Amino acid sequence: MITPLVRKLRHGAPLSCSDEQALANACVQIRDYAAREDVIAEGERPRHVHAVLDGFACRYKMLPDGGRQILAWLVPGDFCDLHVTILGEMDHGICAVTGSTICAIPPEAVERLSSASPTLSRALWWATLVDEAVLREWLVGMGRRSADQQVAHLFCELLLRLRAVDLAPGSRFDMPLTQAELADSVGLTPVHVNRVVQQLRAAGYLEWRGGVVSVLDEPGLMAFADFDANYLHLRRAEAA
Amino acid sequence: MITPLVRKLRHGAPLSCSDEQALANACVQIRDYAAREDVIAEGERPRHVHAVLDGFACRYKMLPDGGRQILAWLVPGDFCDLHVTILGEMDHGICAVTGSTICAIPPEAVERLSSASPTLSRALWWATLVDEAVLREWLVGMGRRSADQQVAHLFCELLLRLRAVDLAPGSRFDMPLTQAELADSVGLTPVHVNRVVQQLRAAGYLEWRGGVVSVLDEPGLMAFADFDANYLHLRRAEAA
DNA sequence: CGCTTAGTTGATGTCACTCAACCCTAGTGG
DNA sequence: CCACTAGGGTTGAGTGACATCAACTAAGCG
Repeated sequence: MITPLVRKLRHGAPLSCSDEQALANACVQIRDYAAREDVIAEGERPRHVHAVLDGFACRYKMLPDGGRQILAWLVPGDFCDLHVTILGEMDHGICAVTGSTICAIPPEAVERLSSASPTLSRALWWATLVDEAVLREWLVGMGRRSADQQVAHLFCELLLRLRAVDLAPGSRFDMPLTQAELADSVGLTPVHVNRVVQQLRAAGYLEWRGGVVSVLDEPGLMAFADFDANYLHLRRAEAA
Repeated sequence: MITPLVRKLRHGAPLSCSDEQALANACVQIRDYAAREDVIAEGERPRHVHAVLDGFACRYKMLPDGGRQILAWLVPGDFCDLHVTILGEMDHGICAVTGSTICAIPPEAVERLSSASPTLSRALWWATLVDEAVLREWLVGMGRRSADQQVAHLFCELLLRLRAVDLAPGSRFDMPLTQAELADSVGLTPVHVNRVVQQLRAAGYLEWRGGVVSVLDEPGLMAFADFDANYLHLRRAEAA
């Protein structure tokens, strides 16, 4: 059940069997969330650390005018709030975008895992540092890339991140997000996202039908988006 | 000399005298950088951890068309690359924007400090998590705020961050950045930044002359920018 | 069958970009 | 002392990318 978590963390450090076992034991509670249900609200001090096992969730902030900015997509294997205990209250919310199953880990357990295994500790910190790197790349996109490049870049990122947890066989992956949700993450309007997606389709880069994206021309899409996978820091860690 | 560092970290955790001493001892090397000199280049694996003691530096990424996106302003007290050892090579560069003095700490020393003092460890991680929170807030700005709000927001942020290290007495602070550099950080053109700044001046929110910013109407500026200081997580940690 | 949600399309508006000129100040060198 | 230069800031006119508003289609579902 927690396989995506393990699959992801293996990119960060070469986990031993006992590491993986310990991690599995720490997931005390696994729960399903409905689409659009909040996992953690802004301002909250969550009792548990959460990780996505299935479905898509997002970090987001609301604006006074009712607008929403999505700050990150959380796909299976991603942690929601690994280090809340250090910062105190959440400065943003986490929302299950689609129906999702999410597991909870007591913060003390995380603490115990980290101090017991240096590799596991390293893997966990690796995950949060990669989150930060992704945030930086998004900032580049919003600041300096055109709308079509930015959307293309996001598709590239999702492809690689999902592939990292074996969820994108043959460059196809489930895409449960609506265009409006996509828009909230790239800072565009749904209407404009729609036009951009049509361009990408017309250029032969990808198909997107019935909740499934097929990337037809991966090198082309990446070149167009100016995508450099380095920021995902995904080279698989070799065994210890 | 390393006082800004200590001042900043005190917001993250209640450092003891010995913590502060240990930190001071770890700063083996202090060096001045010229304006526009790179501290660390993208792709590099730095030998040391760096922290800004004086001047302004920035994280940045270059784009194929020669454009630049600034990802963060590093002011006195900020670390440049605390955890490079975990991620491997830098996925962005660090550049001294003004003449700056920057200290270097061997990664092993950071390791030693962290394992020796839980509070210091906590303070260091607090600093990197705040960096991430700032990044999120910038993303909100680029995605959903108007140009004038976004620039106003940045002034608010600089004010509070500099105040946190006692560098903004009476709501005035040194502003050594050019409008072009500001533009690279908010994703606008220099020309447009200029017009926006003039608006902020005309509205009576601030003055900016001769490299010094004076915030005249702090509550007004913050309201206009939709600024909520929470994301800086700056409540001063009480003594242990 | 009507209702809802997501996607699509067109017409129009506007914010920020581009290009270009000009100003001001500080620094430099004759 | 003054001409010259260079960097940063300021201003204006024209353009374009993306937003806004509004209508329409298609698919799912009671």
